[in-house]
Amino acid sequence: MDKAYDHKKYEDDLYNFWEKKGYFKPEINPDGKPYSIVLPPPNVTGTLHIGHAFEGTLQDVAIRYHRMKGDKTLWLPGTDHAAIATQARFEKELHKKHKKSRHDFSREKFFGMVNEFALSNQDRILGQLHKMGFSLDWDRLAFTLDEKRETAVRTAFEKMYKKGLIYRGDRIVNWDPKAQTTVADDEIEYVEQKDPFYYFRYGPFVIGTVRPETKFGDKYVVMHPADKRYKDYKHGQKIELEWINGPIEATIIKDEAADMEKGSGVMTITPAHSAIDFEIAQKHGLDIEQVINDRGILLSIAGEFEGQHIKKARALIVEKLKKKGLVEKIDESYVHNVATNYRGGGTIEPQIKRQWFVAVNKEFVLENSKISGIQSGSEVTLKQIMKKAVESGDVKIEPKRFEKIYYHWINNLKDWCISRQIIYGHQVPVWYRDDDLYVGLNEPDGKEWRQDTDTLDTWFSSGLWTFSPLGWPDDVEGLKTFHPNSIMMPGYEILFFWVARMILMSGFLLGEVPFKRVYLHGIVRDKDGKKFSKSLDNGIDPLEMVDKYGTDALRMALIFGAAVGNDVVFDEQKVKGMKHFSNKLWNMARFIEINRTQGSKFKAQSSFEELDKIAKHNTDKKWVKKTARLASEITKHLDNYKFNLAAERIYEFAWHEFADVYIEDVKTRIDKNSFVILNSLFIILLKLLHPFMPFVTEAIYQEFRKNGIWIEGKDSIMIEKYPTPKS
RNA sequence: GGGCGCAUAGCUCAGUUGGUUAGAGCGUUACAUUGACAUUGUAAAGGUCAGAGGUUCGACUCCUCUUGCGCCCACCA
Repeated sequence: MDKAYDHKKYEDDLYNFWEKKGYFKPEINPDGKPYSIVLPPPNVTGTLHIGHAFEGTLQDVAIRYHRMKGDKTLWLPGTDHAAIATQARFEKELHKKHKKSRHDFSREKFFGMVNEFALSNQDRILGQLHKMGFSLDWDRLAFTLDEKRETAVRTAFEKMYKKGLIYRGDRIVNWDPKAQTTVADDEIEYVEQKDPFYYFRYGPFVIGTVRPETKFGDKYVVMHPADKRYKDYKHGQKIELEWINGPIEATIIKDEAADMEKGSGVMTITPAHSAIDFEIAQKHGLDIEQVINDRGILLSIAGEFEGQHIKKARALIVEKLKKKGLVEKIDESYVHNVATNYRGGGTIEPQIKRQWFVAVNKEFVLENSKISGIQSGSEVTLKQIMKKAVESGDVKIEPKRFEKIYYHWINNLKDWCISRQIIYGHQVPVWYRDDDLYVGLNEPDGKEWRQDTDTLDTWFSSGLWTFSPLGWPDDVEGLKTFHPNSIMMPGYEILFFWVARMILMSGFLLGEVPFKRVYLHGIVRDKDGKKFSKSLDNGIDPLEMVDKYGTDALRMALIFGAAVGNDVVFDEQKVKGMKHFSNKLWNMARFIEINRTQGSKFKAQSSFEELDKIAKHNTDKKWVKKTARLASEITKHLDNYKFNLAAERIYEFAWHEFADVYIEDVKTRIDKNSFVILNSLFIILLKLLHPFMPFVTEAIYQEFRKNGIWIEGKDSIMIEKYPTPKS
């Protein structure tokens, strides 16, 4: 063996060896208890950052542990098409390199181009997953937008439509004029912004606004029914007043939605461009008039301002109102939150649009339910399914505090807008011909059917992710074995987007939960506690760390000190320290190799009981017991998903107990018997460590085999049996 | 406005049912060593476990309040 451990010499070869042997496949433990995880699919166009490395490592530790326990273990790889994000990135490049936009191409052509772009990026991601040593079953690689997933998506859509859970409606939605698409409520990010706040005279009232450009359509003035200041005004009363483009007739509306504490307690409403105003308008059956179009241009209702962009028009409108003496005052230091698209950053302009929705509060009959507390054939809503799945304990969320957050979210959930006006994604499987509408898997027979041009929210296909890669709806065998998944390990920031949607989809389509457990991990931050992001340019390429210190060192450093659900601070020093640990293990192995003449050829024992019998020295016996105790501690931690505690304990033991004390002790008195014990215990230690540090443990294992130190046993440590105190 | 979390050694953090001198990594200091170890080993310094009160025989751990950070949700006419 070389003097020091050189990770570059081993890692790639060992990974290829494992893969070729088929050791990542569940079939190596055909009779084991099923254990399954699906990889949260990374965005195809991105690169793996340190957070992915962390997330993947947690899963690989669980997977390798269960595989060694003898479970029929499946870890399913895949990537996500990330509709909006991918198309936006492509369009940016298209514009930069070729000065072209999506409108220069046919739909088919454009889709093909984006897809090609996406898939060309995919290789890089997959290469990174290999480098991290992740034991994924590559033969099952899936993509959220491949043919099989398309079938799954269309099947899901059709089933929901037939149950009346998917409907089309004209509703106020979050419109991103920049990306020209709808954005879901939870895809909105509020950004603090300072804007002038205007107080205008509106007849006898004073109203406040930051958005004068929306005010053309305001012909209703709303006040609280209990507001004494306005007790002389009656609901439905009409008043004449002078407004931007001349005299108008306004109607008084009394509604609790008006806050008496705020400003004058009176507001006008713009139903077409505000969600709350829209609700008020619907409640009272008021007229709804569009003022601003898709692109942020004022419509004819704006009179002389028609055709202007809202950004430019604002100042001009205020100027005109000033001249008319309708401006009461302007507060220049008003700070408020502006809704923006979290992917792309466009400012949201609420609009009324015809969109597809998933009804979360509509009752339907769930024929086949395996969810505790929901009877087959009973009437439920999707919301109830999502709630019950967690309440019943069928899905356990860890850390537990996130369950509260989950319930709170569910309780406030509104119908889910699933249609997007972009091209890249799953096209809505609905076809129209005159007044006919057809929903199904394929275009219906006959001529002149036109498919809906919208695509589905990327989370619609992600919601199917626990079972669509297993072959649903065509192949049920895989489902039987591996669904529900044993555990899901996403970051906590994705709880609503994804975890909740998977519970919804699985509950409705399969009548069961998607997974038994959710382990929410934290965000990896840099030394200053900042999130890694492209804009801050503080990103760390995992491959750089791997190259410098080795995959094992990176994996170990990420897990060390990372308690469930807590954020992790990434520190390169920690990785360096773990590289030293790899080297320490290597040198422990070298010590054994150098002393092998003492033991010549022998079969190392993996049974603690057997070792206890063989051991002659009391000190050796003591270390057999200590190691057995360690094994029971480690397995306990792993079973409870306390990976950090397991990693910390094993590190401490290997270095500061086994090496510093035991090896130092045995060094002076080594004989044939002690050698056998020492070597056997060391190999047990390697097995305990393997899920965390797969490469160095395997490298040593292979060196031992090659040098005749370890005669029997399997040809890879990764399929050896995980040490348990009883065996 | 509603909710949640965090506060432990210079830095980054562990500490799961309340029980003897509170731990690790990195960093700092001293000494040793070419040894299986691009070092490693031995040892040291460093903490009224944010503050105040309470429960208890006993609190870093449970309860209440205060302070300082961070996050989520809602909403801003």
